[in-house]
Amino acid sequence: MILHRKMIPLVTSKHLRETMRASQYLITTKKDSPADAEVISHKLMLRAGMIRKVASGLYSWMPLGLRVFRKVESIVREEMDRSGALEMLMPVVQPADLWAESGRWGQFGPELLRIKDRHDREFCLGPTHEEVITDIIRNEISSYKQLPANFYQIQTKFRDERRPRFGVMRTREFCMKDAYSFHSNAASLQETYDIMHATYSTIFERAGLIFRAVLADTGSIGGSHSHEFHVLAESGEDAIVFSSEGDYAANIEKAAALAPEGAAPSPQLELTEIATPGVHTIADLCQFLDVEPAETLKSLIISAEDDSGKTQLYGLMLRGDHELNEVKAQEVLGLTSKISFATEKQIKEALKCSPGSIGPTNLGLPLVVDSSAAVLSDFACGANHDGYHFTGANWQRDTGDYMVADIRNVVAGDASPDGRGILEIKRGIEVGHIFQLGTKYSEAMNATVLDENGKQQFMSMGCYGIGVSRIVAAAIEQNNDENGIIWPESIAPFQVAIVPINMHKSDSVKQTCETLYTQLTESGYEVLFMDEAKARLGGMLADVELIGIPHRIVVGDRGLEAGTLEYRHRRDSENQHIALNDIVNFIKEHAFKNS
RNA sequence: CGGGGCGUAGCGCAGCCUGGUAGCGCACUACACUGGGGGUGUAGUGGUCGCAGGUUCAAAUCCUGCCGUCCCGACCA
Repeated sequence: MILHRKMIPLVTSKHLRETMRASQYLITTKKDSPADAEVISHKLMLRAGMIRKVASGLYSWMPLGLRVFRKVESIVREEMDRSGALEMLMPVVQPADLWAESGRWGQFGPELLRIKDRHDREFCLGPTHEEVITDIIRNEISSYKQLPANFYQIQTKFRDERRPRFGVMRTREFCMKDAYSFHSNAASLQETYDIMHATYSTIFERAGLIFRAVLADTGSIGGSHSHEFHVLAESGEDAIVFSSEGDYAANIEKAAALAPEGAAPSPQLELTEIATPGVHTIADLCQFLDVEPAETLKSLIISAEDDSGKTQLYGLMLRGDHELNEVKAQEVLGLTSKISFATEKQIKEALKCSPGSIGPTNLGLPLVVDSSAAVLSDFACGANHDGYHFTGANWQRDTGDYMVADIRNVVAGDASPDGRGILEIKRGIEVGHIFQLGTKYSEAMNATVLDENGKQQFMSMGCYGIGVSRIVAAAIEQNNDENGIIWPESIAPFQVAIVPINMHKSDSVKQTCETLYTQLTESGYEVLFMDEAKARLGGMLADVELIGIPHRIVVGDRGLEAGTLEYRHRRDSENQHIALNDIVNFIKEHAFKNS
């Protein structure tokens, strides 16, 4: 790009680009969506010309898309400011030393993009900013009197995702609002946490999203108490769980499965080994024995590093119809490192049999039994002997010592942990996450203040994230039809579109449009004027609908002869005829004004 | 990282099996007609067929390796 070296002598308004005229804008809509787009928001964002891919997980925001992005950003900024948080801006590139201090340089894994500068010093691209902010605050704040304090930024993050997907929904480079609060006591942290909870709710409401706050696992960020904010959508990557009667809502990672009441019935059958050639899965076994999955036992072998860094295998036992919850299992086993399924090779070496024939009898590994599986009796399971299974297996009589715990994912229909109704499962897109970190980072990085008694104490911390770019995609997932996007008014790139018919032939159409454009613009609306002289009606309407502009005014000679214009909301299927003199007031009554 | 698919014009695709001329639709340019829901016609622009080797007189096509990319599984705003 060449910068103009000469001063431009005089710029009159006539020469300024009128950026809301289609003829001066860049509208790059497409009929076909690129073959690699899978979810609706990705397809529509590409078709509407909002974003363009640069590489996997890296997107450019085109002028149209950026307008929406900025709207979301403004809502987030306004509400954060209103909450009392202070905006600042930290660097994307962060020194390795800080990450070494918190211990995360080693923990974070390949998601952290590590780079070296010309002096061979190590840095990373910031995936989050706990280290940087804690470093700043430990130097800047030294008294409890300066607390609580909450700082935020809206900034580009980089996470080298193993699998970027769904367009702007899961990218490697993305925009996040991240906030970090500091406190001298737990009550103060809880107070700010509650304020952030309320602030987030306001933000997502203002953005026109249907969302739910749910209990969440804290993951690699660490900390204790945590909520996620999910936009409800079929394409969501997370399963979220609701109580049918009460307020309980949680991510499935976190949702507790209540232990069944009572103990396992006494054994009735003898333990019998039977040949089960070709039976490897629960489905195979059920068909072979003609039993239900809930009468069988699913045996999983997982592999994890213990505290000394040694790889250890564990046997996890679930009812045949249940699925392992890895977060719970990791917690139950008291492991700090992530667990993974043992490979076929590991299993064969340790157990001398294949994954399809494992069972709890004489397994020789630490055993955790899910509480639903622990009340089974006379069940079918693998015999730890290739090609054989047991029937009539029973706990204690046929197994060694084991631990009983909740290690499964809840399923729809389970009793709600709050005792009110049953659980339902829906899909959600995580757009926000708030955590109470406690003193995890302040202890690691020695961030202290003096308290009332002049004693040093570690600050408590909270952190609060919102995926700004992800909100744009989530809004589309929730608001679209076969013709394209239907923007919530508060984040629409333009509120109103003016579509002329045969403007190049009709002075009255042209004049009416120009006047209307000026009036609406001066009234504070963002108006997209489809002013290209020879554009065809069909194409313009298709574009306006694809782009998702909420209010559309069509101006044609036919209407003008009767003194009317045609108005249609993006969600309507019929036109309304509005008198020419009333149209500005009509828009004022019906359209959202951005400023 | 494991499993699978795909790389041919800006986008969507055909051609590959059976080696020999690179093709279609959309978009784009020009002109004409048309003009109330992606119109019609004529004439055009645009591709080292992902990259590198190999086989062959000859490779988009066959072989090998690499790269990119997407989807499905384990992570996260």
